Amino acid sequence: MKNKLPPTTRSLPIALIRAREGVMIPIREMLAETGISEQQWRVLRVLDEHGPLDASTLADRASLLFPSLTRIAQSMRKKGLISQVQDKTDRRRQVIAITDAGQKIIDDNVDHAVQIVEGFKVSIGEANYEQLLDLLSLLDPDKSD
Amino acid sequence: MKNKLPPTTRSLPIALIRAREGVMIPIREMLAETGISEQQWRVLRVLDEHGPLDASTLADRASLLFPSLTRIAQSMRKKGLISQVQDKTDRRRQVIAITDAGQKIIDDNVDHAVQIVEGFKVSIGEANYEQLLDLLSLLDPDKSD
DNA sequence: AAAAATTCCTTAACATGTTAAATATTGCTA
DNA sequence: TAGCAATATTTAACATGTTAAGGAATTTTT
Repeated sequence: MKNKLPPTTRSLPIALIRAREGVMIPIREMLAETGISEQQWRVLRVLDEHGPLDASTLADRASLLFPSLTRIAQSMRKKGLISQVQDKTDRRRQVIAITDAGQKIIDDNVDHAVQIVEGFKVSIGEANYEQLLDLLSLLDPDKSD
Repeated sequence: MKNKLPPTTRSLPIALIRAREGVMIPIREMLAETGISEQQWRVLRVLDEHGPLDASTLADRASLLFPSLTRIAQSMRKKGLISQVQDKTDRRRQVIAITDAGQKIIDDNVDHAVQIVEGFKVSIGEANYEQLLDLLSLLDPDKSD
C-alpha cells in the first residue's frame, strides 16, 4: 500500500523548497546589511530593470501576490525607497517608481549580488546553472505551460 | 552602470519561486478537497514514510522551520491527524506519529498524488524531470554543499 | 445615459516564514 | 551536588503567503 509515491527526498515541491533555501542563504546575508527584505529587493530590481510600472505588472514581475505587494509598497514608501502616484488617464492604476534612495541600494549592492551569482555558477557548474534555469522555466505557469 | 545582474526573468531565486507556483497548482487543487494545507500534507507524508519522529527530525524532513512545525502540529492534533507524546527517556523530546485519521488522508489521496507526479513527467519529459531533481539537490544546503 | 459587469487596488483574516527570546530538561564540570 | 552549558521545544513578534471580500474607477450592455 506504500511506496507508490516517490520518497520525500525525491519530491519536486520539497526539492524546490530546499534548493531555494540554499540559494537564499548568501542573498539573505547580503540583504541583512541593507535592512530590506528579499521581496523588497525584488521590487527594487524589477523597477530598476523596467522603469515605473503599475502595481499589477510589478507584482507579476516580482512574483508577489497582490495583497503582499500592497503591504510591501506601503512600507517601502515609508522608507522612501519607492514613489507611488495615481495614473492620470486611469485613476484605478497606481504607478510605482524607484526613488534615488532605492536606486542607491541597488547600486551599492550590485557588485555583491553579481559575486553571489558567480558563486553559484562555480559551485554547480555554468552549464548546469543555465540548464537548471531552462528546466525551471518549463514549470513556470506564466510561460508555455 | 546597469545590466551587471541577469534580468529578473533569468534570476535563480525568482525562477525557483515561479517553478514552485506551477508545481503547486495541481497539488493545491488536490489538497483543497481534503481540507489540509500543503505543509500538513508534507508532515503526513514524512510520518507515513519514516514512522514516529521527534519534532526536530520531522521539521527537518518536512522542510519546515521549527516554530512553523509547532503551530502546524497543534492544529493537526486538534484535527486528530497526528499524536504527540513526550519521549520517556528524554522528556525534552516530543514524539509525533500519524494517526489512523491522518493515514486515511494519505491513503485516500495517494493515487491522485501519483497521477500529478506522472503529469509533470509527461509535461516536461521524464529525463528532464529526473535531471531537474538532480540539479536541485546540488543547491540543497543539507547535502553535499 | 443608467445599470451591470469588469478591472485595479486595498483590506481583512488566518496560516506560514523568519528571527529572537523564553522555558524546560539534560549533560557536564568544578 | 550545585551550577553552568547545551539541547529540544515553545512562544512571541512581525513580515509575507494565501484566499476572500470590499471599494473605486472604467468599460460594456441595453
